[in-house]
Amino acid sequence: MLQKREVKARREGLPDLVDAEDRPVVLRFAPNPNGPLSFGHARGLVINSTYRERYNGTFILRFDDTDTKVKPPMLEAYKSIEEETEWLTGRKPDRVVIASDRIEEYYVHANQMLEGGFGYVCRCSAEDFKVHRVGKTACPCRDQSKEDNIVLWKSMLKGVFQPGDAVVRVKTDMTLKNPALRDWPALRLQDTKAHPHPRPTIGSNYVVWPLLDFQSAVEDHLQGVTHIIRGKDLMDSTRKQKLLYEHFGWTYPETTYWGRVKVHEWGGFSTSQMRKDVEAELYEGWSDPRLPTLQALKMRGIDSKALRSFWLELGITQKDISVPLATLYSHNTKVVDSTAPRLTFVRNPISFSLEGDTPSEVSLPVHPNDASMGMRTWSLRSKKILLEGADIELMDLRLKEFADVALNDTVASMGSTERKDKRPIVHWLSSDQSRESKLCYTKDNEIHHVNGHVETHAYTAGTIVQLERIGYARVMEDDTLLLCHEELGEENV
RNA sequence: GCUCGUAUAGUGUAGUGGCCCAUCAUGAAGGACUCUCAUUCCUUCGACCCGGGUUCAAAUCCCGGUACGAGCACCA
Repeated sequence: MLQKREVKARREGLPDLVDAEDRPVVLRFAPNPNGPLSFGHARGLVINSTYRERYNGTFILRFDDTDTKVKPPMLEAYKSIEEETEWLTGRKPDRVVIASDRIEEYYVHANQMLEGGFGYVCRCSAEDFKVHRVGKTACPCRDQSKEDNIVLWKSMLKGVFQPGDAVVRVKTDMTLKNPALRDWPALRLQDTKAHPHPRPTIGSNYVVWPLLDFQSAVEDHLQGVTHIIRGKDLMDSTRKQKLLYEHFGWTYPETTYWGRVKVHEWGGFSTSQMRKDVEAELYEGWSDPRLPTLQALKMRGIDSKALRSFWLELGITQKDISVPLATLYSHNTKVVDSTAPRLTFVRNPISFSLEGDTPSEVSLPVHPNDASMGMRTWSLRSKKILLEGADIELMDLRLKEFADVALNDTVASMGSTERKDKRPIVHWLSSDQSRESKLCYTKDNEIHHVNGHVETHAYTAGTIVQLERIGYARVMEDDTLLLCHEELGEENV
């Protein structure tokens, strides 16, 4: 009774993997390096690498770079994907596999398939074959002898055929209920003279290339992958691959799927489209804060821990979901707040002269809840202070951590340094201790900025600070600030 | 068209026949604390797609419907 109650308690984290206790667990994440990783890729990285940690297994990063024309790989992406993987998962993958390095291996298996009589070289056009697939009929090539298939295969390798003239198919069953599974294509020809592979060691070396379903299936077996967790758009892929595994007499990995995710603010996004836009210079590179790439999120000050807990919270349901960025931001706030030093930024600053009995300096805590982060000390020698344009309509203010003032024209008369009434508290700057700066933020897919003064500081690029009364921001390479959670209301701009 | 899959509060999510007039988070509203519109804490709001069936008992199993999504590429 008591035990059953425990079973039904809310499950924390991901569900256990099926059949994972008595054998080493091998997982993989296999992106196409046709661009840097984006928000959606993070799911595969987070889920798979989290299971690696739980089962002390092996995590493989595999580059599925077998298409040189439709979604051609991007040379720089190999390196950036490895970096992004390490950033997000906290360590290097246990193994890195590049499909384009393993073409010969795939040829060996293609050859076995033809020798074994469960594959054939099909010379039908795509359109002609479609008729057979829909009509559940065998195409003329299906019944060729093994010998004929081997001869044709060798011709394919020699470059006798043009792309589209020949393809290697896996023999399944043309009467299968699911049309997607009927004699599916395993390898095809690519014109790598016109579309060379971007990796110099590969270039135009091969004309015969495996398709995803074949390459991935063979490679999963060769790498000893035990569990595949991937999007449900690949469900039919699994079914195709299982048919191939049966031919080879292999055991297919345990497979789990997740549904499609959209972000309210972004809608859908594809790497190919982003690549076009970046190359057309619609964006300032792949880390442009408007893009949903991991680089951009990092640039926006989203911590990798926040991204991890975000994806773990969504879990691996097969539901198609749409989440607001606010959810990600709330995770990020939890991660970032306790270590973000407080900093003052005054937007549209208006200068006032302090009058009255002013001290020569004032000290403020770096973090209100963590005294160990120390104090920041501002000189008040010039007696010039800056207040935010939006605040000065209020005549009686309290300068945060300092003193009451009454505003009159360009003069701020000192009042009590003790807090005596409920007058509004505003952030402010001593002009001795500030410099001009810019606060950038994204809104409606545009980058906006507000001019202002920032408290002088020595934080290096990449530091996440909290601008008091504004929000979290990242110190940028050019010394401006970028708002992390993009929620500046109209009235503040 | 064929095939496959999913359906729990605004958004996500837990729940695999009794513990469920349903979990947790987020969101919204209110409040406490606070020399930040931050953080933290408290309160409140709000859901099992519809219709049948099986069963003593259904969010949970079965059937049908509906909605949404995916695959049927010589893309990944």
